Amino acid sequence: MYVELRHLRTIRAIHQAGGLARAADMLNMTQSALSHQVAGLEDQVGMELFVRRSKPMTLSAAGIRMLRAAERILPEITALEEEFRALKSGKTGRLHIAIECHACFDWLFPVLELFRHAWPEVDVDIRAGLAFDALPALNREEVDLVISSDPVPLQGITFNPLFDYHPIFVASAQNPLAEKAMISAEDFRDQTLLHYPVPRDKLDVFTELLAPAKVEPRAQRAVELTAVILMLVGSNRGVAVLPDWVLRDVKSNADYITRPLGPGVITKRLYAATRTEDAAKPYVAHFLKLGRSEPVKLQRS
Amino acid sequence: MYVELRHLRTIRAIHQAGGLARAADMLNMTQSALSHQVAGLEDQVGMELFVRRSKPMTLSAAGIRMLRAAERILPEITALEEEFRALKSGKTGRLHIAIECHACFDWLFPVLELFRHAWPEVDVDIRAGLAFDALPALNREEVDLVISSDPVPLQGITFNPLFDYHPIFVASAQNPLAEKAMISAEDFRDQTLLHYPVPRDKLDVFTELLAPAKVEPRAQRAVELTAVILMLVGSNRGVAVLPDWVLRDVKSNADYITRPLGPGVITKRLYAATRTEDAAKPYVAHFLKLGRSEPVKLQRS
DNA sequence: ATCCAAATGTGAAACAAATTCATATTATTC
DNA sequence: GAATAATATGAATTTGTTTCACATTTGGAT
Repeated sequence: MYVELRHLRTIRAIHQAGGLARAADMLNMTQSALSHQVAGLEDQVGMELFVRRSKPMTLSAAGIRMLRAAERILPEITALEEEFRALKSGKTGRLHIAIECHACFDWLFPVLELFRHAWPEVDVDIRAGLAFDALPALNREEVDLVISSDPVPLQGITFNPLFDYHPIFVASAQNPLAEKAMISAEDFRDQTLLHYPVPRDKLDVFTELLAPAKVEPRAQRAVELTAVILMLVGSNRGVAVLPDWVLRDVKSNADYITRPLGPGVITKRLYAATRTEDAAKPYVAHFLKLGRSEPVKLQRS
Repeated sequence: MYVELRHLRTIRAIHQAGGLARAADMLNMTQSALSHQVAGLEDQVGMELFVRRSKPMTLSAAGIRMLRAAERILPEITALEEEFRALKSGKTGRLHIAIECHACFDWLFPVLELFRHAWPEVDVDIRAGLAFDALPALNREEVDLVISSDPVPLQGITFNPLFDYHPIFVASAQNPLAEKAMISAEDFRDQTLLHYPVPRDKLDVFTELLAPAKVEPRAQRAVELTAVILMLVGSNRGVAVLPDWVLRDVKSNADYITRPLGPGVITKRLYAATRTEDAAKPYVAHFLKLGRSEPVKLQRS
């Protein structure tokens, strides 16, 4: 047996129209076509769906059962079509975000909070799991946006700049380095460096400072959460380098000192990588706009 | 946009099979056919449902939405098909019963109670509304079985005999007619006759006794419920003629007397009229069997 | 009854759509 | 960078729908 939606629409139309001829009008086809179709369906089902002893024809017991099914199923199809109309018009969509940068939670949450209210129909999610190779996932459309600080020229991927930040040194006020106005690579030799549990080439301290100077810190420790890193720094169990926006609270705290890295000023830029086609979508564009303006406000406050 | 079930099945199959080629196998068609179909669907929907940058192809965000819809809708179709398989095998069906005879509630309820347990999948109902022309409704398939005591030869309708009964006279023990061993038409001349609110030709007293004898009772009163008729009879506000099975409780009650009608013994037969094709259906056959045996047990008890 | 009008059914032809075949193109893997 | 696996494409074919023209059936009116 092979029921098709066409059949359900027919059953419903004949019931509503109260007859085959009117139903044919309703469905924009000839009465004959409908007659053939009904005959075909009844043949498939192996039983009569309509009573022909009366004219106009009416549903039989079996036909009424199929009508019930049609009345359950057809609205779902309508809903599906509605959903796709919305998808196409750009009012709805998906924005699954992967972050390569741990500290980004800090500004991403407030941004998403704003976004969520503006685009309630867009399915938002943060995927922390695939922090490593997020860009391929972007290509496979497993994810729609990747927050990253090192753009790679890649076919079909656009790196939309968000904002600049400075990696800042943070240590306990008890730490001898508190004496220095600026921290250089050499200063790390006898420090314990706290950092996020990601490969070195994703950590600003290494890529921007230690690797070029070929300096190794005395010890390292990988810590998952920003709050825990700050706690450990506070009790002088290590030092860290974090983006400036993370340290806004700490700057006014006497337990901590923050210092620029040197000799040169290190400036990094954060990007939101998207598929090139997606960047034009209204909700993606809006997210990018929020991602450019909101974190800057946070940095200042 | 015109989504068809075929499309939903395809989306689901490609997802399950993890690729177009395997899905084609699963659906018993060539890989090429599926490729064309997907292309057609994407054209209809106006957006890409799959990611081709990776091989095997996988669902895009929009494709995942359609998959969700498919997973809602396709089971409903399966359920519909399952329901019709059951309908065809005769395990399920509809048995809407019309009764021309008011007093039939008395034995019909116990019978339906038994039936309901034996055929839980059959949709049972009693339609009291169209007591008048129930036979045309049978033909129009508005109803599937009519309980009637006068068979009419009718195209496509079979009258299946159920059981015989005798219309019995019932009156108050206070009524003068209590003296008589048998009641004849003449005895009604100075009585108030209580009967159901239906046309005369559906009432045994008239068709079998009073009409042939051209006798009119002194007064008549139409009463809906059997229990009310018996109450009125008990308080000697009238007399009635009811089928024997209704009077089984009253026979042992000193307030009432029951008497045969005369001069000849009046025997009537109850029938269950069905569409000829339906009589062979297993559940209808079972109902008829119950309708032949159970009321007889009731009459005896 | 008998006829009329309305409603539905039927068969052949026209039309539209889906499927296949053969082959090209495009990813992925080693 | 072959070799392989997966998908795409175009023309031909097959399958399924729709139309047209007319037959049949039913319900109601005379």
